[in-house]
Amino acid sequence: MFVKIKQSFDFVFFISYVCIVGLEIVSAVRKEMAMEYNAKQLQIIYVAERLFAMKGFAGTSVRDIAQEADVNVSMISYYFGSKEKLIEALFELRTSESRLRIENILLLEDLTHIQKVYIMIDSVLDRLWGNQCFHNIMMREQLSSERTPYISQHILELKIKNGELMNRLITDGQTAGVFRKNIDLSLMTTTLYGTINHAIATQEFYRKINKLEDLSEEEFRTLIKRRLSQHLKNLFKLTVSNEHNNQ
Amino acid sequence: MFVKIKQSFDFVFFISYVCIVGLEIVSAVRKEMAMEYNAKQLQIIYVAERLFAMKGFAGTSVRDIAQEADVNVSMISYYFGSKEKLIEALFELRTSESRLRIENILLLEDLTHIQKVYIMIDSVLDRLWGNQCFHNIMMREQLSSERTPYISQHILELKIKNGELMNRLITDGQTAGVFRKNIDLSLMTTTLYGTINHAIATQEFYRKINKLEDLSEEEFRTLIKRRLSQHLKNLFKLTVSNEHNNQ
DNA sequence: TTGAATGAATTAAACGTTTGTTTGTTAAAA
DNA sequence: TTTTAACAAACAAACGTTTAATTCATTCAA
Repeated sequence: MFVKIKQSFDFVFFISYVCIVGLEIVSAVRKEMAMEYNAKQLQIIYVAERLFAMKGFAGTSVRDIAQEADVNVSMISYYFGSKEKLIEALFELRTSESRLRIENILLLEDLTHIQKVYIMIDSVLDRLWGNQCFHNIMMREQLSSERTPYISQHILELKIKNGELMNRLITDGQTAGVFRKNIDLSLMTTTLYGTINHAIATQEFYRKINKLEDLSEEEFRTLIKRRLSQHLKNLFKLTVSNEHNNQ
Repeated sequence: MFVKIKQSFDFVFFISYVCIVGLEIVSAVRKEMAMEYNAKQLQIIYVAERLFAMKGFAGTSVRDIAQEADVNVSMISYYFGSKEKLIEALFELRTSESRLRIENILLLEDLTHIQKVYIMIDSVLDRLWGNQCFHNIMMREQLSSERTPYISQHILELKIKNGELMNRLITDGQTAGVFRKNIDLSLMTTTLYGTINHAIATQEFYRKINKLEDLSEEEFRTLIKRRLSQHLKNLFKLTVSNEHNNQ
């Protein structure tokens, strides 16, 4: 069983790196891959994700997970081998989901360069905002220096992948003459991800300070997401656009 | 011993909230407070800070701390009462250090509004960059929802305090007519802290991607700090300044 | 349609460590 | 003498993991 899962993932990995594949293949692979986990396994993974995000990896015991997922403690070792392998499975699942979603933006036509950047911003925002638990875990793991080489590798992959897209979008605009030349791409990426991550981490504070407590959870989420989107687009437009001069 | 420390902190707290005090009083209080901890206690606190930043609170055992600090395990309970109280002592120490540093910026004269904002940016940058370990821990604790009400309280205080300063700086510029009216202050703060925090968390990646591996640790730190400062000042200038119109 | 056989799923209990903390004791300082 | 600092040892609880037994579902010959 385990061997099969690993093989399947290496297969996905291989495809995503060697060639560009159409979306139909992507979703097919994803579906096939997700099918490797039965309902109980996915239940364990999702519960673990929520608890890891809340209390950290070391702060969450396998008994906590088992209790919340309503399974016996030994099932975690039985299904995943170990607690460490469980979080690795979580990373495999989540990163493979978004591994290829990025490519599409570059293929879009009939859009200005700044519009493509806007779409990228919303894409990143949707992804982080829709997977808050997982990205909490990712942030934590980024802070833990070199604890888990396996997971660090996944994070590094994602960063490079996202960085490449950003790079393409900006340099395209630069060669077209509508974007400024001297842009620190890395720092723009840092601002994009840093702002969203920090907004997620401090959203309750934002809610309190802006007196939005009477909004429902859903209303608040859409409100802050819209404001964040506008804020980031504004930041990027002002920074990369060639219209205004900024030393 | 503990009671005395607590009293001292409540005293600091009281002063900082009720009235504005001169710098001489501040440093005097800080010195008195720091003196409450002997060399061995401080050694434990600093080692704990480094390890908590590296491996997280739950991921660090008291034996790890004791070994690195070269003291007996039982000394931690002896001096601080518990592991939980140890991290609380760390938060008391670090937050009280920077609790009153903020006020000074508002008192500065002969500076334009944007210059004051620049000084604030550098001030925040210096503080976060100079206490990376501590702010790693703070970021982690921000992610842990409601685990430690005592520490959450400290973080909340800092956020409010910093938010108030930012608020004052911007509204001063707005009434003077040099800053735009419709600024989402919270999101600007989010971008400021988010960018710096994310830059700290991913600095090794920045180093690798920008091919700066041959720089020494010190050279790299000053370089990225200077770039960050410039980047953030640029962001703020473009965003708050009234010169350019941005919908 | 039966019924033993096979293998996977599930369980309670136990495993050996590691955890944070306490104890009792000794050495030094006040 | 009394207090404080430091230590090794021991403590119970919690940890991740394994074991062994049991239930469940599926298969396949009778």
